[in-house]
Formats: sequence, C-alpha cells, structure tokens
Amino acid sequence: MKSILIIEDEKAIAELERDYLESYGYTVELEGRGDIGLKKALEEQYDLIVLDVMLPKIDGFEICRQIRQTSNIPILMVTAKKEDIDKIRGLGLGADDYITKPFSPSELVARVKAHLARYERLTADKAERDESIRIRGLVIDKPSRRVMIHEKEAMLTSKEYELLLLLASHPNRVFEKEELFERIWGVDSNGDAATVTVHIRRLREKIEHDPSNPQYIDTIWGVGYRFKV
Amino acid sequence: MKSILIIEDEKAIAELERDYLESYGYTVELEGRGDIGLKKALEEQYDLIVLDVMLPKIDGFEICRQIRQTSNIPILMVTAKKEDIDKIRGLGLGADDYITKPFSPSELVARVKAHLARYERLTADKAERDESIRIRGLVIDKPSRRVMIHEKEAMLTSKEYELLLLLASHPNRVFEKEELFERIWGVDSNGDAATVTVHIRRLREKIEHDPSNPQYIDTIWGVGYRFKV
DNA sequence: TCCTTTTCTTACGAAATTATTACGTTTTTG
DNA sequence: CAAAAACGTAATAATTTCGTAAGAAAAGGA
Repeated sequence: MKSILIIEDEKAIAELERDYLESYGYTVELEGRGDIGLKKALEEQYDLIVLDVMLPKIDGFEICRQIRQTSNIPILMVTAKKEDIDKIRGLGLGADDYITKPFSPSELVARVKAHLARYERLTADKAERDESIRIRGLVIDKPSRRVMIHEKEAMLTSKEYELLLLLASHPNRVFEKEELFERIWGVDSNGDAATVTVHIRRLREKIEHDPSNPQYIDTIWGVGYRFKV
Repeated sequence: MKSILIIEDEKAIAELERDYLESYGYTVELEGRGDIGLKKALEEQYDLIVLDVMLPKIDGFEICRQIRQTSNIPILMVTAKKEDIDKIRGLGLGADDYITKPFSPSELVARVKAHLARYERLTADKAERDESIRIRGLVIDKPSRRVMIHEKEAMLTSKEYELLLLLASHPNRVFEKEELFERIWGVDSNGDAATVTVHIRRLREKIEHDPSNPQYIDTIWGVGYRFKV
C-alpha cells in the first residue's frame, strides 16, 4: 500500500486529487500549509509527494529544494502557470514531474503510477526505501545510525540505538523484556532483564519530550515495551 | 560526457534531434533501424535512449519492453499520435517519458537533461564517480591521490589515504572497524582491527584541526567510525 | 483504602572501548 | 646501502558506556 502526501492549499482541488488517488488504492494525506507539509515530508514515510507550487508563506519551489536535500522520493509539482514549468526545470530543483491545472484526474493518477513504478524499479536493489524509518517526527537513519527527533539529532549510545531500532522496526508489537534482552545482549549474556528497564529509561530521556509520558515507547505493564504508532 | 542513442527512422527528425543535443554537449549516436537499435541499446553503454514509436519491422513499444528486461536506462519515447501516450502508459512498458511530435527542440533537451539528472541521483554513489570529493574545506583528489585541507596539502600515507577515501566516499555511513580493516587490509590479512584505531588516529592528526575533537571523522562508540557531513 | 508487584528513577562503581604513545620491524627512497 | 618513512603491535591513559542496586513511584488487585 503506497502512501501519498498532497501539499495543496485549495481545499477543493486537494480533495478532488485525494478522492481520485484513493479510488486507485493509494493512501492519501492532505496538508494545506506549506511549512507543515515540508515538516511532514521530512519526518514521515511517504512514497510520493504531490506538491502545489503556489502556497502561502513557503512556496513549492523551496519545499522541493529542501526535501531533495535528504530524500529522493518522487515529487510531482502542480501549477496553474505554464511559466512555472520553465522555472522548475531551470532551477534544477529535482522535481520528477509537473502537471498544469486544470488537469484531468486520470492524468494525475497515470503520472503518480508511473513515478511510483520507476522509483521502485530504480531503487529496488539499493533498498533505499528501507534505509530509514520515519514516524511522527522521529527519524532513524540506519546507515549513519543517527536518530533525529523533530529535526534535532539525539545522541544515542549503541545499546540505546539498538533498542530503539528493534522496537521501531516492529511498530506496535509488544516485546517482553526478556526478549529485548536476549536479542540485544545475546542469549548467553548472563545479565538481567532489569537492565533493559534502565536503558529504556535512558532512551526515553533522549527521545521523549516528557519521559514520564512517553509518546513513542509505551510500557506494557507486567510484560515489556512497545513502540507505539 | 553523457552519451545518447536516438532510434528514429525519419532521418530529418533524427538529425535535428542530434544537432540540438550535441549543441548541449551530449554525445549522440543515430540509428535508423529498430532491430539494430535494440541490439545497440543492449550491447553498448548509453546514458539515455530517445526512441521513436513508429518504426518499421519492430516498433518502439517492443524495443522498450525488451530493453527493460535487462536495463533501467532512461527511455524517452517520441510519437506523433496522442493515442500512443495512453498505450505507453497502459502497457506499463517502463518508458520514463514521452513527447509528441511536433515538439520544440528545447523541450527535448529539457527532458533529456531532467532524466539524466534523476537517473544519476537515484542510482549513483555520486562520490564514487567523481574525480574529487569536496567537503567543508577538505578536498580529496582521486587521480592524484592528494588531500588538501583548507588549501594546504596533507601528506597522507597510503593506508591513511585509503581509509579517508573509503569513509568520505560514503558520507555519514558508519563503518564497523572490522569492515574497515577488511576492505583496506584485505579479508585474509591476519592483522587486528585495533590497527585501524591507530591509523584513524594518525589520519586525524593530519586532517583535523584538533584531533581530540574531530570535525570530519566521528567515533561511533562500540561500532566504528563515520565521515560526518 | 491498603498491600503487593512492577516499573521508574537515580547514582555510582565496574567494565568495555577508544585514544595516545612508544617502539621495533618492514618497506620505501635516495 | 643507509636513512627515512610507514607500518603493526602492545602497553597505558582517558573516556564512555554499562550494569547493579536501592529507594520512590505507579499500577493492579483485594
């Protein structure tokens, strides 16, 4: 199931796009504000972005440019003005396609489909899509072992990182403390599952806004922990 | 220098396309016959293919399909009939773009350029292709194996250079010490990953302003090292 | 409400890992 | 061939991370 983010301030158009894309089986999220849209694009895990050029505050060009700093996700730019097309090209923003209003919904779907297919084709063996996990402002980048929490890096120790990665790789699954201990410390490690508690605590200290009211890692009483999504 | 193959049987059009693309610095090869074009596409090393739909004997659809069996090279399909576009899409041939005759030459160039850029972006380990790597005042010039740090040359030994190059070619990626050792000293080398530590130290001595507070090479505790960007 | 169990939280010493230095050996260079 | 440079090893110092324990707090059950 592919998920698409639409950044578009005209609600009527946005909803039209959404309805069409959803009817073709895509999961769609709407966002009317450019700044929030950019934030979402950077923090969440989408497969494609439909981006309106004309937005209040921060325009589509800038959003595109910023997304491209860290991601190769397909970006489809939507514009009412033909002149914008030259601009998109000229600036070398790295947009993957552009489509001018008014457009037929089936045109949109066709392009979305094509770009998703190509992206998959080209990134298949690189497994680029799996190299980071993005959930609600938390980004785990595996190659660099870095964790960003709302754009800011959290400096995790090795055990903390492994713990977080294991939990976040299986969202909502409850892990018993014993299992966490075994999978990270090793079966033959003679330690104690109580250690896990302390590391969870330290991890929360670093990634949770309020460690006593965790937003990411839930305690399941009498059992263990879970990464909530 | 990027090379482009044009498969097109109308000589006048083909030459027009060629002239334009060449004037933008691309190397262009023309091929009038579909079957030979397919053969070339499969056997030679092009960066992009401009493919006419209407060809005698074997048509563009079939050529596209066959190329896609073994290659992800960007394919731009050219057609005179609007109906063909739906067909290209519908068949899921994997063409990257289509352009209808008559088209302005600059339109062609713009699309070629965009697709080359995207392909590069998605497939590249960019650092591996380039002649030199430049990051924050550090320049690694591969052909000459020289390293400049803020305009001044750093005299690195062979091992130091290889270490730096490997790390800097994959910015931000964390390398385990064992992996560094294996990749530079060789798998069958009977040494110890501890020697990596010493070489990292010596490397830092030469490229870091304050080796105890490295700006380029981070230590990832319990894991290895990473070239930070 | 009170008691029991489980988790949270803190602090500190232990353990593990890396940084740094020194030195002897090997390789390269002049 | 001699001198210099590069390399690998080992020993020690410095630093970071880890594990444990113990009291506090929270959750669940009677």
